[in-house]
Amino acid sequence: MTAPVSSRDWAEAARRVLRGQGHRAGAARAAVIEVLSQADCCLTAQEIWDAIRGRGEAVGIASVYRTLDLLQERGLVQKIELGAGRAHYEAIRPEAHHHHLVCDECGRVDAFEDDALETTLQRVERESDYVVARHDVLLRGTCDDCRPALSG
Amino acid sequence: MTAPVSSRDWAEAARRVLRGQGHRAGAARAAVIEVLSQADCCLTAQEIWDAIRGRGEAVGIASVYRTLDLLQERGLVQKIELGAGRAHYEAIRPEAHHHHLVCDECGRVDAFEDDALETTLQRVERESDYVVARHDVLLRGTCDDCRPALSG
DNA sequence: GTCAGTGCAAAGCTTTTGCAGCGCG
DNA sequence: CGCGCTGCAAAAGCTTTGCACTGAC
Repeated sequence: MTAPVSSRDWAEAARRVLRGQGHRAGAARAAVIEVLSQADCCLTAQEIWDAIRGRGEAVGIASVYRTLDLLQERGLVQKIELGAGRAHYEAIRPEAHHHHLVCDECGRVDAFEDDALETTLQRVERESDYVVARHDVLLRGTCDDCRPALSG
Repeated sequence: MTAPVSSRDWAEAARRVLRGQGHRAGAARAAVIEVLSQADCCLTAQEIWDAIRGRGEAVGIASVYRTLDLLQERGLVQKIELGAGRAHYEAIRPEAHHHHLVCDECGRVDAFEDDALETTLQRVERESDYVVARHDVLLRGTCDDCRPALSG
């Protein structure tokens, strides 16, 4: 539940980038940035919207999507498709690059990071015919909470 | 465009598995299996539907989705979310395990395989708290067709 | 004062579901 | 000849878009 040290930094960087490109800071946009900066892991648009309303503010879901699009275009936010029919979004913090584990049973999502994996991916990307801008690794299976329920 | 040698094998295996579980072989189901078995890489439900109609048959899109669900539950087909708002599906052939490169510019999808990457992933999966059933690696960027257009 | 940002509601898409009829085994 | 499979059409989400109004700068 505790946000990483860089939470504030990301929010400020995001605001700086947008302002630097002539964008104004409306209430909806500010709220989305705030929620994303404090999130541990990826959130759906719906979850972001709920979090904003939980803070006592009322914004339109459309503005949440518009802000997410804007942040994604600027490379500040990553859109992740976990396969449940709705996209997840999370702040991009290069110093906290990670990937995701998804539980097929309960939908739980956990993050993991692995330096050797990154190194291997970098080589694969270099050897490909693409100029690779980013990558996602998704591991799907059963989390430790759901495993006992299945076997017993 | 040429289907791999194992094309026929996969289709037959799929039919055998379904029949073995008491499923019947209707026209729609047979057509989906046929198209998937001949596909080089992942296809959307829409593309599968178009391919079937291109073969002169007329099936309902709902049956395409129902067949894909069924095959996925049986571990015969993998559903892949490439982030374009619609899912892609492809036959699972263990001997041809691979991952995907997606071009942000034109949407082109290419496959790649890398043994070292698989080895690394297996270790990461083992070290995780999940029982990992499968994994997806998605590299996003610009393909070699689109790169020249961007720089020049 | 301007015009980007916002909220609401309607539209758009993919995917799912209900249901009556067909046809495989 | 029963019940699973199918097609059609409607429904269900998630996401996007149109439009008039608000408010940031």
